[in-house]
Amino acid sequence: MAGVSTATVSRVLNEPERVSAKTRSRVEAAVAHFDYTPHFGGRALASNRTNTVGAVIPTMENAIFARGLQALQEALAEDGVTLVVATSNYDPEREARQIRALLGRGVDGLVLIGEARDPALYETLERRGVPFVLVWSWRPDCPWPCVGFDNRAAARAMAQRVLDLGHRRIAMIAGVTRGNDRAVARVDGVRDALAARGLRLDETNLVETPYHLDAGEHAAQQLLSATPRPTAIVCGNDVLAAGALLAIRSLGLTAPADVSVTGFDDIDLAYVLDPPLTTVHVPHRRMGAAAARLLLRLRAREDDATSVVFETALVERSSLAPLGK
Amino acid sequence: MAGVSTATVSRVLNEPERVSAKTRSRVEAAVAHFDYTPHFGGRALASNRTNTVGAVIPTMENAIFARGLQALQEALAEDGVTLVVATSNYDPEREARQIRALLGRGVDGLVLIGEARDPALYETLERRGVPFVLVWSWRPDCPWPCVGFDNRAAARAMAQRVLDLGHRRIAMIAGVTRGNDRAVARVDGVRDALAARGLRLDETNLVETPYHLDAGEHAAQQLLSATPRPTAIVCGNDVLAAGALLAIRSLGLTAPADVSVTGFDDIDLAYVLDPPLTTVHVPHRRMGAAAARLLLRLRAREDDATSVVFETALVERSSLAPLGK
DNA sequence: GTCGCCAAAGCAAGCGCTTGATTTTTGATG
DNA sequence: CATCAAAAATCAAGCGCTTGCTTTGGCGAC
Repeated sequence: MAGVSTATVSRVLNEPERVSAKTRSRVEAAVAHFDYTPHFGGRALASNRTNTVGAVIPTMENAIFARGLQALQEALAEDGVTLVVATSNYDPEREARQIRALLGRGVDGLVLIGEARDPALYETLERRGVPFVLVWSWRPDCPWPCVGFDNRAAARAMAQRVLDLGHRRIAMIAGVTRGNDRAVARVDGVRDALAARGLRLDETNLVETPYHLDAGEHAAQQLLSATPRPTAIVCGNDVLAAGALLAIRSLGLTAPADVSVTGFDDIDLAYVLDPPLTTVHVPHRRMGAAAARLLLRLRAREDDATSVVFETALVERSSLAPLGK
Repeated sequence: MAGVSTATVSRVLNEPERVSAKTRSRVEAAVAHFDYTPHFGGRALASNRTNTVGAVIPTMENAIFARGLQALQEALAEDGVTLVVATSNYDPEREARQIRALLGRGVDGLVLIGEARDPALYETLERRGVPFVLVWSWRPDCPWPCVGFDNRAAARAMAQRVLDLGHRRIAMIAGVTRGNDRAVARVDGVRDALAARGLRLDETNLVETPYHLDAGEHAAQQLLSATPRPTAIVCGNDVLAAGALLAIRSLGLTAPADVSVTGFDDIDLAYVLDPPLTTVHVPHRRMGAAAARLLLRLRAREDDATSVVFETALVERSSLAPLGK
């Protein structure tokens, strides 16, 4: 319609600077006039790129992933890259299937949560040359590009603080550790701190449970039925902590007077609870954005593409109080 | 590698029943052996289908959309359809851009939130023959296929209940109404109920604000600074209500003794707040799943594809109390 | 006025798959 | 054992775009 070849149209769309201003504007006018949109399949086939990256997260129902994804998506969109999201529901097998499904859709980049997964999957990824970045986890010497924070150190610091306030009967509600290195690291961190004082976590004061409100509530009920009762409950995330608060309330107890509670993540929820949660602040949005930048670099085969680690901060609100106060 | 033509391989992958068992298993073995994955672009080009549907939601950070999407995605996945999500951040222009971007990606179906949008967009959709469904909204005689509930009636019922409990000085914190028919409907519903008692909402007792915690807090502070103070604050959603509770607490007041508060949506948050929120329960997950089913029907050009409306329920917890109690 | 050069446009060969038309194979039947 | 219809497999023509190479044409230098 613009009186030029398809090759020229293609160039107007992809490398406008290679086309003279006159032709370009003619083509652009025609594009606008006919509301032309390039066929996605045709593009993908000819160029062997989809400008799509995939992400597999455990669930969208956890605010931390929702926020992270939002930021990830916004940062990718700036480079014209679309994000496709799949969920694993914390199931490693399902995660593997979702990853393969995304590869089948021709994503040219992948964002994955955490590091724990079948080595065969990593091999597949490398073999296909699909760049990927791991988010939310970070540890010294992680062999893959990752954007995260040291879950273990953060949990250790939290437990340390609980100990410093005089607590000795400390219990923990952890997330399910299978296939979840963050949950594992958080337990390990708490163990580190306790061990330094000669304390330990065993089946009487550690329960592992899905990251749900009611699961947290049940777990807390169980822990609080022990005699003597723990004086502090350290939780694997804020949602579990909210559940614990519910349990405390329903048992006629008060936090933090009777039992202190701590969370992890610092989502909005932590702030509106009563008492507001003492928790570990994690910069979810910034991590999402950083993951996007790293992945784009990797995709462009830039050589300064290296892992980034974020700092976390202990934010003290009132759900944690000194023992006996 | 299996000694057959590509046509046969294609059939094994797409219509296995048309291939003899012997050949089929030979092909499947080769596929497994070489870890073959069909090229997405090639498929999309030749078949002119992508098995992808798009959704444009305001934000993933609101739990209602997160839950709805999760259900939507799971239901689509059962039919081998992938979901691509984009966000508009409650901005109509941005929503339009995102819709066009998704069309450009060749989605063969679209899920949109609410009904309020430029007619030109609906035209584009119809012209391209891309099936779509509107979620979260429903009203009698909506011309498009939708899966939702009657926001106005639900809000009316809530306000009715507040009135029945004796409240007369009622204020409302609404979401931003521009381009958001749900927010509009909720305000209208409250207005309906008030009008029946000769009351009205004006600039002194209605504030419109983004759906954020701190926005809700500020709005409540403003409303509570009026003399005489409202005795009940009806909120456009649970997050705003949580903010209102925060404001009440920070002013040294108590809910519901001094001020009653109501929410809308019934997300987990409503239940963990203190006092727990009286709110409108909306079946977000079921809506998401229903939207998926409707869209799949539309896509298959089945004729029984019709809108579905859900019932909401007023769930009474303790943030709303009779006046003077 | 001619030549040569370079930027701009066009040519044409695929990219990997699907699918209607066509050929080959199979197996039941007389 | 020949015949023939049905079933199974193949053939081959695209789907709409990108891109390396070629052609065209405009312009300055001689």
